Amino acid sequence: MSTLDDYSSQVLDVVDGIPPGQVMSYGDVAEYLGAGGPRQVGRVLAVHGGGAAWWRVTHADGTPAPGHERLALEHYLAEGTPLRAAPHIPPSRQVRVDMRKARWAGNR
DNA sequence: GTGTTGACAATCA
DNA sequence: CTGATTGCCAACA
Repeated sequence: MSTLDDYSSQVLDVVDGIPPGQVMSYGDVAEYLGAGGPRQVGRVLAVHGGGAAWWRVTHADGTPAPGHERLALEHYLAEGTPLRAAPHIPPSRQVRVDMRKARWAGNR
């Protein structure tokens, strides 16, 4: 059993608090917690993200995490996340979330 | 204790 | 829009 660190617990808690159709950037989560940095948030999701909605956490540009772009796209389409990506999947690239609408500021 | 790496971000060319 | 550079913070060798 993995003992969650306090910081990891907080990050996972915030990620779990993001409603469907909305997303937060790594830096936003870090700034929301007021601790660590975007890289630490990414590391936490890389280790403990297996039980959290990691696809709701993206880069500041709206680009999803590496290695899961396709899976993230599936979740975005399923949750109705405002996307600004190519209508075709084949390359499965250039997948970006419309942060202008999908950006979540915690309590809104 | 030092140096490198990383699921990042902002700025410049 | 893409690519390169710098800054930030923590983990890792």
